[in-house]
Amino acid sequence: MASNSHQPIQGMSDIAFPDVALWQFIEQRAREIFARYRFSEVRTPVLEKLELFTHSLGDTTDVVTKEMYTLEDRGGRKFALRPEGTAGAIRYVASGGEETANARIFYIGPMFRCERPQAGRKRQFHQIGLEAVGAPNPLADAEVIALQVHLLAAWGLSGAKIRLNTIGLPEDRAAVVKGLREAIRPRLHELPEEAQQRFETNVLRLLDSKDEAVKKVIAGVPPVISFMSAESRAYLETVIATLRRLEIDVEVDPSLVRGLDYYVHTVWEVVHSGLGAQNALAGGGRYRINIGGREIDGVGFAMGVERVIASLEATGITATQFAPPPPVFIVSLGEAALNENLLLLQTLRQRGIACEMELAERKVQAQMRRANKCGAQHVIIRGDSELEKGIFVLKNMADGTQREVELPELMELLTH
RNA sequence: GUGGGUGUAGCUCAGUUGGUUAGAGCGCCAGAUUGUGAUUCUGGAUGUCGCGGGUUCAAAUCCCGUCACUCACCCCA
Repeated sequence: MASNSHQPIQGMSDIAFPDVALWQFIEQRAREIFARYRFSEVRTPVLEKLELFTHSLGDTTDVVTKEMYTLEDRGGRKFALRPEGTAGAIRYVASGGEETANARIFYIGPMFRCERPQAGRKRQFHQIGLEAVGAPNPLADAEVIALQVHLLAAWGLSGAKIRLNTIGLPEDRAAVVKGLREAIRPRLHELPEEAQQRFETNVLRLLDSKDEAVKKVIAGVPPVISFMSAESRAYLETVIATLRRLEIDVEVDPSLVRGLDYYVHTVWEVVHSGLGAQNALAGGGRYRINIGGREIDGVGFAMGVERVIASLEATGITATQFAPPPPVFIVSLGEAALNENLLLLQTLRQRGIACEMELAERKVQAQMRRANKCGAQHVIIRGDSELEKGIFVLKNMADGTQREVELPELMELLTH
């Protein structure tokens, strides 16, 4: 591989044929489902003020402190390439673009995080996300999860699982942290040094640790909900009961935590076994974001398109299955026919038929090879002799048969 | 940011303890077939061996650096 100058920068990639067909399918299905659930699209800028993210995601979170691409303009104003979509979408809602009481919006687009790339992680990655704005209501959480399950099915993805938990109300946080510390403290010496530090700085993070020693200790710790208020517990119960009524299968996982500060109550993620270490293809949750002194509540999710694709591919679905339909190819022989065929080409395209032709005078053999390569099902052969007779030779590439037809019949055959 | 693996033709990859003209398959181009693809046969072209430096009579091969890809940690979609 001659690797250098004409490659995109690290962790970013060109998405082109044939892969792009799968991307288009995924986006198109998402738009269909979102429309059915009455969400409308918002396209916010990729660049936002830096404070938008530091304030909403939390200025001590990893995403904000070490993963954002930031820049300054000539006036010294600080901006960041969006690392996620919720902050921008909610900024839009707060700007008055939507009624904040019940805005329902979705977005599709690139996000940027300057991390070391690995399986399922790019520096420019793509998310399909959705936000249902409105006061906390467990039925809204369930509705959004139901939509997400519907979308997974519309993509034809099998084997995805939903893990769900609550992180409770902000008022519960102190009690949860205290409760966890008390439960873990007797076995603190069993934890590796790094985990012991985290015990002080962010106990919640210990819950989803991959370290075996930590897992062992965590297994003996009461679930986080046991430290929460009755209100938080009831909220989770209603979400679970509603999902059950909707026949949506979720696994309640007390160890699930989220890394962004804006989450309140319900959090969940969609995992798939075909993914490797980064096994979540989507993350979701209820949040409360303060923008310009205004508190906005909502529930939403973001799905990583690259990870959705990896999951689909793990189940045997490939991009070639979504390739565009086969074109018609026009073969010319002689200058006069070439010029006439150019008109035919344009006519066919205006009638809605995808077709292409060789624009230079080349041997029939070479043109046929090209026709075969582009996947043409039908080839129209028109040389100077057909031109004189006013006919077209229509060849079926699958069985090799061909027949002479006049224009009306040609159109008839190709439009069906 | 930390650690492991990998960079040889358009693609997938061989290349033996350093040894002279660096290979294969697929693809590509051409001919067999002077107006017919795919199949078959025959022939052909293509490499700064990722990049830079070093050791050596001699480096794709050994050493150092660097860049990229990849996997994992961290964290997340």
